Amino acid sequence: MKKTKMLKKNYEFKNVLTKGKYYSGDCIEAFIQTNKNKEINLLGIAIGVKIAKATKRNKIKRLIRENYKNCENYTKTGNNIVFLWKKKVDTNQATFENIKKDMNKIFKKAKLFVEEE
RNA sequence: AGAGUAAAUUAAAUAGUCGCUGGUAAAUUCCGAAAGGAACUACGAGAGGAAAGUCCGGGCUCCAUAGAGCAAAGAUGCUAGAUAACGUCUAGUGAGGGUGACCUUAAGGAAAGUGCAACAGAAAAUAACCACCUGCGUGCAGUUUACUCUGACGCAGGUAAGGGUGAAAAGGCGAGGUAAGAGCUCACCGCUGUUAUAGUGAUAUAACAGGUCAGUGCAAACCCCAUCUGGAGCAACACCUAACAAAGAAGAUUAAGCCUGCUCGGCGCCUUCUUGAAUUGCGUGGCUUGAAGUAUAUAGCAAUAUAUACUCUAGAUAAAUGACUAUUUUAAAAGACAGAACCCGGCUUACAGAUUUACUCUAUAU
RNA sequence: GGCGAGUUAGCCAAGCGGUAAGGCACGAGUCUGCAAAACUCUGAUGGUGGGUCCGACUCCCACACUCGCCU
Repeated sequence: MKKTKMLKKNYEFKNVLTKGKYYSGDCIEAFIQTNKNKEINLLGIAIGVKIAKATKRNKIKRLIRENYKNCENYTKTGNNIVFLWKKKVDTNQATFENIKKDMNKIFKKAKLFVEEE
């Protein structure tokens, strides 16, 4: 397994959030932008301070990252992806299965799944 | 059985599969001149009682190796002890609350000085406005045998009993006493002081004395007294690397500067100050062995201290602990508060469920 | 992570141990044929909870929220 590389700098996040395309599920939102390096996907997770306290924010991050690992082998490369949590949704709904459904929705809309025969 | 008080513990466990962080070890592959770096494999490790708030105190780093005195600013404030230190803790004292177990308590000084006490009220602090009483006076009023009596007014004196207030009214209440009154005198209660006894001490108990007990309250108003405090903080600080633009002023032994002011003392000498410009990096160190933890013994009421033995127990940087399956515990459901960021000792705040120990009250039975 | 400042009516905002000034806006009334302007009136748990005090927006403590700074 390769490491999943992360977005780190503030300006990178701003680029993706302003110029990327917007997709939404029930709990999760995503911004996706094409990247110059075609072999790598860069992942970023940003959850606002006002949504919940630190433990819940950490748990949501972990769940999103775990789901992304499961999907990573079937996705196309060469994109920057930033996931956000919707403000109006309660943090108690952040379970593994809810996030799995949303991530499948988003990747189908964005047509990021590799078409397998 | 019900209701309650105090203290302490725990914060689900086990196995398997996939995945993450850093550590150790050997071999292989790739990059590189080398040092080394990356990938892969194995081993063992990997969030809390509050990690939180940042409210106090220390270590550590820089400012001089952080020194002396005065001032300013700030903190604490019953007693004794513990501690590296503390505004913390332990054991007591006083005051207040509770039937009780027990709980709460920033609790020095108002006789060093200044200030404040709105409204109401006679008066809010050197008491005396109304009032009560006595004496004298009046070409005053009424009255009488009579300056005889009463009243009014004026002057001189005595007193603090009474006066719809107010948070607070000049020790309380009763008796005697008096022209009227008053701790003026007395009994009881309170208050103050001295002595004795007990205690390391705060203080307690008892006896005696005190009526100038007529300087009321507020110090969480300024303040006084006692004790204490140099400043900034790991984004400190040191190093590597990238980028940029300089201009003005001052000083060089009559000495700039050294992070509150002044004085002394010290360091130190070609730089210092102001404005402007630049401010890059999956950078490196600081970064975890420490007033450390566990167990036992001894001293102490306790906080805690000492000795011996054993152990090494997170160090990330968009930030590591997750997901799935099975079993057990439970009546049922893995659920509360919550995520280390240099490290310790405390305080405060949030918190579902469960367990243990000691004790109190009420009711019933023996 | 560390350091610091603040919270008063819908908005802006003063003051201070003793009945919380004022302006804009909202509402009601006067005026007008109807409006505007003008005039009059109305509205406050002082972020929340405790303590000191006779009395707290003010003084002290704790908590909540908002904002700023660090090379």
